[in-house]
Amino acid sequence: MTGIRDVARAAGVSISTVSNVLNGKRNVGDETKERVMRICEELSYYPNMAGKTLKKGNSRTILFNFSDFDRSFFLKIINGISDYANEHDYDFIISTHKSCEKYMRSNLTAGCISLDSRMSNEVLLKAASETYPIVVLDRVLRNPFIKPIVTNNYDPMAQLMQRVVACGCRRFAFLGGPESTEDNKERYQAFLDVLEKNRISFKREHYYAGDYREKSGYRAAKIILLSERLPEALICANDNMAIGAMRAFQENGIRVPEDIAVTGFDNSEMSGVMELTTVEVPGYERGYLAAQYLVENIEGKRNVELFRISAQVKWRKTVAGKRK
Amino acid sequence: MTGIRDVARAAGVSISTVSNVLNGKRNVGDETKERVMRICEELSYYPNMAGKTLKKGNSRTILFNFSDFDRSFFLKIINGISDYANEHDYDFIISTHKSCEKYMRSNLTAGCISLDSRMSNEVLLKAASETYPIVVLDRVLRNPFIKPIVTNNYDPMAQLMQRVVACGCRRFAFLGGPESTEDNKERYQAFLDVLEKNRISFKREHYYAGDYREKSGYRAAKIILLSERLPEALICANDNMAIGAMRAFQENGIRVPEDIAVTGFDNSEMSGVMELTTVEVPGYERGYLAAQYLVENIEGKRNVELFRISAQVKWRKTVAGKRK
DNA sequence: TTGTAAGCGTTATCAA
DNA sequence: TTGATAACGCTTACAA
Repeated sequence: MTGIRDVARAAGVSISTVSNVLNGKRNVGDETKERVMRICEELSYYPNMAGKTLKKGNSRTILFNFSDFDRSFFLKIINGISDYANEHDYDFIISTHKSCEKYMRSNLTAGCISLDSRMSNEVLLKAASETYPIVVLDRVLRNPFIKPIVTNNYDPMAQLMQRVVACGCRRFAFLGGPESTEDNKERYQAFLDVLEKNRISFKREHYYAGDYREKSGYRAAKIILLSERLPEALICANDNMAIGAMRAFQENGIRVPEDIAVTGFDNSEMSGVMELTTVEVPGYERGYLAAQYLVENIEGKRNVELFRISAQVKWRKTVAGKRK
Repeated sequence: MTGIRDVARAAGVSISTVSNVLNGKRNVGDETKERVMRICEELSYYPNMAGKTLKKGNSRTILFNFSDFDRSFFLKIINGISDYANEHDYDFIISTHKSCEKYMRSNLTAGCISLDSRMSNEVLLKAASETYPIVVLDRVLRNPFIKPIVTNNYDPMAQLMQRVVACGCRRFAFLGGPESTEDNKERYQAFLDVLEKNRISFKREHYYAGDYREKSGYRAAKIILLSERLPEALICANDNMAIGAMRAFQENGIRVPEDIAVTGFDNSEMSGVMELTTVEVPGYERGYLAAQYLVENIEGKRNVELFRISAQVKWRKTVAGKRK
């Protein structure tokens, strides 16, 4: 690998001059500058990041951490972060779980955005510091150097539920996600609260546990199909599960929404195709915003207040207008 | 940031001893080892990658490069790479376009897998070397240090076409992707060849140009709908466009497959839901395989022969069994 | 078993 | 306008 000394030698100057040219310092003669540039090109020299980072003690690189490969909104988030980073002259790398800590704890990256349920609070708390801000998505974690950005799950879920109730549904089932996650809890709580407000009773036996994957929705629906009497509405904590459930219903000749109403959460690509009533959590914007806050924190504009992103109900066709 | 010297000082040993402990060298006393470990824990010391990489001149890190955020099979590929890397004790990072070259040209990464149409051949050729192997996906690039892995588009598309012909279709339209891409060319060629073999004529005016996005399929279908006589089958170069087209047909009361057969390519998540006949390109496996070849090349087992992944026809419901 | 010291590729300070 | 040199955090001969 050709290094700065090779360039210096070929150009007949010292390495500090080469460094100065490359970093746009103005204390170098035009003629020299040009020669050095030409040599760099000729030798196809590329500065070594490790050396640079080591010396400077920091870098303009954002790290994004995730590890769920089943949910396509991650690509949208990545897209948002990537755009913001590009616009603001930051580099951007992504790490899946395992390697992540290494990149947080060296100064190869200047800050991290994490949306990874497999990442422990402990690791995040340890990594965050005065010189290493972190933005966490969909997780509430209070620390002077960590900014949480969470989706407001409660309000849109309550709106959605209220309207399903207004459509005449009285017998509900709920299909939940991983019980430990904040977003699942909020969505379920909104569900319960709206029922209570409308004096509709709900027995815990009509809560079905899933894991946000389509299969778990499919399985839950199969179980629901065994009931003597189908619920009038199945409220799901995310789209994947709702779609799995719809597939099971379809296979068994149960019509949606005529026989049962179904709702999801996420506004995934597929939810559009399936005309599933759901809640839209803006992906690209979320990524962009996270990057923006991270960079501001990196650059000293400290702001770690909890930020709530609002989500919108997407009313589509899996809930019938007016029921008998 | 606490460094190796801090640990050394606290433990009352030299930095080389700390280094030896951390790297599992056996030339260090049990008592010392234990003390050092404890101190590392206490100070929550984490080795600095920049220093390490700089000194060692290499790293066990795989780089993946992509920049298309619309196609969800990327997550599957990432999943495959991630798993292989984990299993073989490699770190794994992802870079979108811009930053990529920096990571290729420092020794922060030991090799790269690229699936990015925006990445130029030139950059790849420059980065590849004896000590930096590259695996390119869906691009044919011959170089002693670059292994191309391409999908065999031709054979499965020919199979699919043959069967559509066998179903009785005679009037075809083709909806193509970006004309410059190899995969689009191959898919189209297979289409043409099967028609010719079956002595079915095809006029270029029934080729519609798209860009692999759903919208372009929707638009093309709108144009097709203006024809006096609908084609019997619309063969699309990928699923996204096929789905866009189906949506347009649906909106206009055209039934699939009764009024027109439609096929795609990719076996995207949505194609399953829409029961679209398509070709499955295995995503996870492709990523896993790419990582495997990359690591083997990194570890000196040079192999840069072109590798063809075979894809499978997924026969579903958007082509009717036997036509009038 | 442990410590000393050189050096990886940069940048920054200071002197020329 | 340029160059010599120390330092960044680490690994690795080699010496003790």
